[in-house]
Amino acid sequence: MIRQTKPREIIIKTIERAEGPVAVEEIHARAAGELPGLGIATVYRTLKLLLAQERIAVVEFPGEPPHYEPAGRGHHHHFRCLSCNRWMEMGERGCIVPWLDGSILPGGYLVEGHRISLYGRCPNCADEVAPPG
Amino acid sequence: MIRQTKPREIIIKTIERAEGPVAVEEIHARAAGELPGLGIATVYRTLKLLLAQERIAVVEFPGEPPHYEPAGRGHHHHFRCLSCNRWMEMGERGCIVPWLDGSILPGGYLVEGHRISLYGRCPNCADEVAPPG
DNA sequence: CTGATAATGATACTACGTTATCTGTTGGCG
DNA sequence: CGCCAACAGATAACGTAGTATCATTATCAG
Repeated sequence: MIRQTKPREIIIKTIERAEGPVAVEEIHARAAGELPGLGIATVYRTLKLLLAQERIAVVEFPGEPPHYEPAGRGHHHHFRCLSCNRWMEMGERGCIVPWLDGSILPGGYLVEGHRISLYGRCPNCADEVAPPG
Repeated sequence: MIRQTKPREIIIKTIERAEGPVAVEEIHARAAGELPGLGIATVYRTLKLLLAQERIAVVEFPGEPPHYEPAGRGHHHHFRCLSCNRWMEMGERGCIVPWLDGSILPGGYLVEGHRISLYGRCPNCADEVAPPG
C-alpha cells in the first residue's frame, strides 16, 4: 500500500511548480527548502515511484544529468537561459517546425521525431540587459 | 614533442571517415579492427590531444555518452537512424531553421543558439522497408 | 644506428550519480 | 488509540566513464 507522506507531497509539488525540467540536485535543493533534512535517497526513491506511476517523465539534455517534468504535457520543446541557467518549457504552440515529423528530407531521410533545444535569454534575464522601451 | 604513431593515425582516420559523430566505444571498436590490441586508454588520450589541437569537436546527445566529429564543419545538425542506430551529419544546407538564431520568440525569449536532433530512417534503412519505384 | 623520451597497453584508481542497507519513524486501517 | 508495514534519513556500496600509473615499446633527431 502506497502512503502519502510529506516528502512525497513536497517533491511532486516541486516538479509541478517548476518552470521546466529540473535535475535531481535541484529538486532536492528546492524541496529541502520546504522540508529541511530531506534526504537525497528519498528524492531518488520518489522519482522512481512517480515515473512508475507515469506522473512524471524524464528529459535528457546533452551533457547534463537527467531532468524531470510532469507527464502528459504533449509535444513541446525546451529553452535554456544562458543567464539564469534554467531549462524552461516552451508550450505546444512554441514548436518551431510542426510540419517536420513525417517529411522526407533531401537525400531521403525520413523524419519520425525531433528534439529541439533553444539557448538564449529568457524574458526576465533579457530585460536586465536591455530593458523594454 | 608530439610524435606521429600508428594508433593516432588510425584513430583520427576513424573519426574522419565516420558517417557522423561517434562515441568512444565505437571509435575504439572500429579502430581496433585495423589495429588489434589497441587500448581504450589510448583512445581517450588521443581524443584529448585532438581536442586540444582543435582537430575534432565534442557533440553531446541526450542520454548518450559524448560523441566526436571532425572540427570545422560549420553549422549543421544530426540525424539518428532508428534502424541502424547511427548518428549522421546533415550538411549546412540541411538546417531546418536558418532564421532561428537572433529571433525573439513570443513571450520574449531571445534565441542565441539551437540544437536540433532528428530521429527517423536513413536512406539505406528506409529503402529496406519501402523500396523506391 | 642509437639513445632519449614520448607513447602505448594493462590495469588500478578516482569521481560521481545512483542504489542498497540499516535503523528508527510514521501513516492509516482496525 | 495501537499496531505494523511502508517510509524516512544516513551512509555504505555499487557501476561506470574517465584518469593516473607504470613497465615496455616505438618514434625520430642526431
